[in-house]
Amino acid sequence: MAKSSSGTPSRERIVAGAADMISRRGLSATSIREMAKHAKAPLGSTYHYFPEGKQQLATEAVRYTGEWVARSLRKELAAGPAAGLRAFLALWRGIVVDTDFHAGCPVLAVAIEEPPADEVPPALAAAAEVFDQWEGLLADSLREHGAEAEQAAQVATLIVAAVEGTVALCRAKRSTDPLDRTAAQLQALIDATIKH
Amino acid sequence: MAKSSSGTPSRERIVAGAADMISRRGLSATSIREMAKHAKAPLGSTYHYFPEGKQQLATEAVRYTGEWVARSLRKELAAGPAAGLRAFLALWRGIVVDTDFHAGCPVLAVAIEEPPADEVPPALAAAAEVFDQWEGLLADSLREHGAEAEQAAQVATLIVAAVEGTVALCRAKRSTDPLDRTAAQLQALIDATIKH
DNA sequence: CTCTGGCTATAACGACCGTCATAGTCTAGC
DNA sequence: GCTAGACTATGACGGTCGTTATAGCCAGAG
Repeated sequence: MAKSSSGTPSRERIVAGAADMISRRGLSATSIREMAKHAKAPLGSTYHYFPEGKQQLATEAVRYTGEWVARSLRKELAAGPAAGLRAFLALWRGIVVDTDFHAGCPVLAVAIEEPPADEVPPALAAAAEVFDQWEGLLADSLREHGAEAEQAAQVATLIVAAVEGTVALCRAKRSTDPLDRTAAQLQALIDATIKH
Repeated sequence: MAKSSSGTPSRERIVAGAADMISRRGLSATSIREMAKHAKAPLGSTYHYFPEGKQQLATEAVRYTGEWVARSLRKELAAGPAAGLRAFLALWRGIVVDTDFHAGCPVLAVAIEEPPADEVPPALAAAAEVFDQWEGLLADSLREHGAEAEQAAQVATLIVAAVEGTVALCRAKRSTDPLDRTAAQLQALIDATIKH
């Protein structure tokens, strides 16, 4: 994965590793001990770098993934919404295939963990922000290419939701066929949206 | 939830309760002890009814949910694909809203849990079958209403994936707005698919 | 050299996990 | 009444969990 510019290398290794493990097993099934071991860091270091514990680590992992995807999205959307969609799809396809259908999206994994009663954990709030960010990038690009505002927002939400769902379908079926089918339909939808 | 016709009432209560808990917290974050307590059944009973342990219980919970949704889908699809989509969306909206954004789809929750190396746990296989079943019902209905076969399959996959993803988005944002946006686009897509 | 502060090593805390074993209770059929 | 078999009650097993505490290392500043 791409390297950010701030923070101790060891600290960032932990965050990136946490994102990877959460994308495979989900948040509550991933222990801090395993995250530390996966990043070849001592357990004590995780509580040194992330004094608020697991929640803080999960929050940073979500934001890390969010920014990583947003960066790719921003770059490819310069060539238009269709190119952005292709990049978005290729990115997730790469993760699913490279891990032999073992990994998916850590943001989705965090989003579907039940929060404690009447409380919103920071990691869940971060997941919501990341989804908003991705939708915003797509919607802006659609509008810039002639789509009406509400149409753009609807299509952007559909793209993010559909891709997230499709990744899950691919993992269950151990096949990339769902990704192919979703890609074809979303591609056509974008064409129809910006042409009208 | 609807009642099936087979099995001890107590056994079914455990399965239905397990499905509910998995849809909130995910599989690995849900303990057998909690499932038993939630169904007001003794812990020993779970191992009496489900001698293969947690995996078997999870598998049955996935199939139970799959059949419950499929039943609703079959019934409403009799009035056409658009009606089926409306029912599918309303069903998930009900779950999300009734639980104050705490529950989602147990099938998705099971689908994104990492399987052990080179092995496919029965619960994951069941999730794949359930997704196939839902897609099949939708695709059949689309074809019956004039859609070409490949188009029908693509749209059916998109619907299932998009709705699953949208439910996750709603949970993260604690809002049903994503469901509204997705609904509008999918509705239009069905209209365009069966008209052409 | 000493000293400071970032980082690590190690052990422990109570709590919960999946699973199993055993003994007990209850009901249906004879 | 009695016995068989379905179900329950209880407790234990080794293991892992999140988190904290404490002591140690080791670079760089003075």
